[in-house]
Amino acid sequence: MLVMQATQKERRPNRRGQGAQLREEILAAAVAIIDRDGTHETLTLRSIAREAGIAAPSIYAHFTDLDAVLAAVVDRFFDQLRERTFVGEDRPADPTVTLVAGCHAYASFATEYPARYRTLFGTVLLAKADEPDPDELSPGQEAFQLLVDGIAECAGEGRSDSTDPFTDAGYLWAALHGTVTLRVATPKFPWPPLDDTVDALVRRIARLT
Amino acid sequence: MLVMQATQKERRPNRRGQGAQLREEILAAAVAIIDRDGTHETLTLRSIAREAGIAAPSIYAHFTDLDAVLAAVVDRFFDQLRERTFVGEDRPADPTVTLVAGCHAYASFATEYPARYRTLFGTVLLAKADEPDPDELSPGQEAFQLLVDGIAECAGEGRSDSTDPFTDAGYLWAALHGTVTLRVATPKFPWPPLDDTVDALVRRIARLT
DNA sequence: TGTACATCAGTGAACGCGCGTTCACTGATGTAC
DNA sequence: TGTACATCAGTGAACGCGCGTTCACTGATGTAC
Repeated sequence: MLVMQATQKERRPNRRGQGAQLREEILAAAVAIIDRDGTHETLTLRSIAREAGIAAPSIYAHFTDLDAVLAAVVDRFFDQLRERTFVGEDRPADPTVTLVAGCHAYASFATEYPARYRTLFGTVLLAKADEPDPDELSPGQEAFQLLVDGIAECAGEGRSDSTDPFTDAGYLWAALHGTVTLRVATPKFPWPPLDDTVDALVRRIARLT
Repeated sequence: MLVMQATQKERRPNRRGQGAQLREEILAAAVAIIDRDGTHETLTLRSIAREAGIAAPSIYAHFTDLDAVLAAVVDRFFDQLRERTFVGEDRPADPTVTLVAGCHAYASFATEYPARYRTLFGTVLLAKADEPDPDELSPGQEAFQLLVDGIAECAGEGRSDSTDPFTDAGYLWAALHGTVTLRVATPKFPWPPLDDTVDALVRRIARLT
């Protein structure tokens, strides 16, 4: 009979006034589990507590329940995605380069962190009853606006034949989403290189010239 | 205190020799739960038994475990998808019509039965240890071959500029997959009509002329 | 400088629940004689 | 035609498990006097 040994190094309580630090450790533990499991669906309060090296009830001092932890994790993932796809002040002169680069950045985030991407867009998380924003759009639509603006700018400079940047951006978003998720779901399929796929999709769907 | 009343109509055991009928009822119960919950992830042996009006251990006479039930359900869903997208003998003269119709059929199955589609392609189900087919391709790739052939035929008749039907079919499959899954995941987003989206994607990605 | 005490950070034990799985069983039905 | 019995289809009780959640608690640390 093998006995599981808790080789956890003994955790000391935080200093007085520093109790809020545990909140951070809880979130980091949740992220670690999501990345390791490849999904957020197996996350439990007890698994988070084990990962963080604390007792399960300690989580209640910082989050009301598992959904609250998950909501904070989702916020964090959206920040990371935003950071990836953000285009700074000194953007290239060619708007097609900016657009294509943004699509590659989006796809690379989803490919490097498939579980995080899945947490954001894999299921309808928003259906909780206490949803406070009836018409506020998802934070992911900030990234979407980058697509719309990118296509519109290309069209404005004659680099795209798009006559409806918003609609074409929707098509493109869906196509990129499908590319990164279907690759994960069907790992045996002989997919062509991701970069080639993203290039082809953005050029054809955004009708670049 | 409200007490749950089991209003189940009393189920009689099947006749002698008809025991195999329960297998069918178990599968039907599993499908009903998947459709109702919108996912297969919440499926349990006990929930199936409740839905079917039997005791949980009765399932073991027909399936070794929950994964075996799920595998049978997946087979069934693949059959349904195949039936939807199958093109009969009397196909239209115009190959672009056939190709576009196949894409619409695929998207309509996924839209009408989002949970079933999700069960097929939403997660990597194939990672079970006892996988008997090391190189056999997924049944979904039968449908994929229809895409490849469709694009190739269009290209052969000068109706498509595709120079690599296999690769373009991969792009198109991913784009269709993304369209149907992202719509479900972001129900608040103002998506354009599904038919328009499918039309635009197949025409642009398969480079129809 | 010493000491009593409030407060903070976190724990251990316990609960009820639904789960998968096992086991011995029950009751109806067909069959041999 | 009757009856003993094998077999089939399915059940009820029980188990150990991990879960969320509650509760009273502990032990260290800072502060008032």
